[in-house]
Amino acid sequence: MASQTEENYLKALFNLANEKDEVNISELAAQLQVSMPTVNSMVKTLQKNGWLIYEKYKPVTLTPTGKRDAALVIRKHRLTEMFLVNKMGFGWEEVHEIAEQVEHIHAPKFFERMDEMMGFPTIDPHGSPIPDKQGRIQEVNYLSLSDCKAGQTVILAALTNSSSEFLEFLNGRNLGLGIELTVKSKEAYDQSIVVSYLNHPRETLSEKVCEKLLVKVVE
Amino acid sequence: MASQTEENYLKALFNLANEKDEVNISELAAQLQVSMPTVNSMVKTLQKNGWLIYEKYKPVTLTPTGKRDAALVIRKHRLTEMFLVNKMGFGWEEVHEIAEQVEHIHAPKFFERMDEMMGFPTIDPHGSPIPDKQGRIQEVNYLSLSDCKAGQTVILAALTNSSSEFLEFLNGRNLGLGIELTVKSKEAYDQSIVVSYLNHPRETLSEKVCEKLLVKVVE
DNA sequence: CAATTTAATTAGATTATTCAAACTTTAGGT
DNA sequence: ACCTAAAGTTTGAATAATCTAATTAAATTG
Repeated sequence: MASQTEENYLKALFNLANEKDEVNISELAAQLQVSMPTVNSMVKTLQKNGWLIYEKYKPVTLTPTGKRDAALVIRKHRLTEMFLVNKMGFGWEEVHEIAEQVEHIHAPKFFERMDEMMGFPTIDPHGSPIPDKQGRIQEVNYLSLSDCKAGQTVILAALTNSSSEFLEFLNGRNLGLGIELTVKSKEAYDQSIVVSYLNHPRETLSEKVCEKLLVKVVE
Repeated sequence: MASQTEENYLKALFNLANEKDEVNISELAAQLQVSMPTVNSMVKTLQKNGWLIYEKYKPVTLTPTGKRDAALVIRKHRLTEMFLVNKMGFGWEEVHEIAEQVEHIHAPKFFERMDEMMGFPTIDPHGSPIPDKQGRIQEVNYLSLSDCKAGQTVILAALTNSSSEFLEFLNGRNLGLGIELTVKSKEAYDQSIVVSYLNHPRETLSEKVCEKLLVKVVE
């Protein structure tokens, strides 16, 4: 069974492995805020336990077992975040810290019960998918708001970044998942977008913000 | 801030320190299932951090800070057990294991919220008192069922032991906290007691069981 | 009180996780 | 092809938590 540290490495690996499936030692070190030698030695341990493939001077790759176990940690994290928001009344900006700790609890019944109480949710409070009990993750392809054109109407479905500062920014403008936004105009100069929603007839969002907002186009 | 290991030592110390307030190294080792040398070295660390008083070859004593911090860990444990039973539908026999892990989470808001959701309970699912936010514990003096006399009517208020085997035993006889029991007779030979309650007109409880049942005499 | 049993301590190691410093490889340029 | 800069590795060490074996102090008991 994975230690807390190992679970954190698996999670980081999973989150860093996009397209190419490969992760550099330095990327991992940066993500986990530890030195490269630390990662180097831990990576050897993770390989010994069958979670990843590693060759000297090469980036590392998770094995199928590694991917599954990583997804199961992410499952615990996201179920916890959803539980904290839906069943315990926390704001979406304050759940990450708590979930970072709760995700390391080894008690399947605990998470099963959360899942059941919430009616088996498929996304967490930030719109990220919750892997299933087998560690399978159903990927959904959203569009970034920064790729939308004037006139389009979209629904805010997920965020690519959920730092509490960003969440506070959204809270301050009453922006939450599920909200319908209409793109009023897009500024060619700085790529900022003016949207209208609820009782906000004109809100300007910078490119930096728009990039992080994932939306679904309304038919 | 206490590590998980340190929190476990504090908790064990608190639970072992009755009457005399003193705890032997060997008792601690037995309780925590580690060797005496391990306890010996950890005790030095705990002293260095101000949680206890230690002198070579003497039993150890918690400092006021140690007592408070121990009580705060026990608070997290008991609030969690109560939450699991009352808000998540677990049986009282299955919550200890989970609470042993959840108690180490460092997130005051998480436990405050549990507390609030349950209406600030003062006892856990086994009748043990929940220390307050300052680590103060209000002790209640119950009577053991083994000290009751024939004819007395009492209410089952708490348990001195909550091993899952014992809890299963009680479940099997529909015995739970709050149940009113009438002592029908007491066998002088083996100290066993015959009680009646709910739809159980005659249930014989051994001395071993009676000792662990704490009751309140009905006026 | 001396002998023995029990409790506690010290010494020396081990495993997990981490680091800084020094060294080596790989990857880009020129 | 050669040279540097970046990335990665090795070495050696530190800390936390644990152990076994050996030793010593304290308690018990005839």
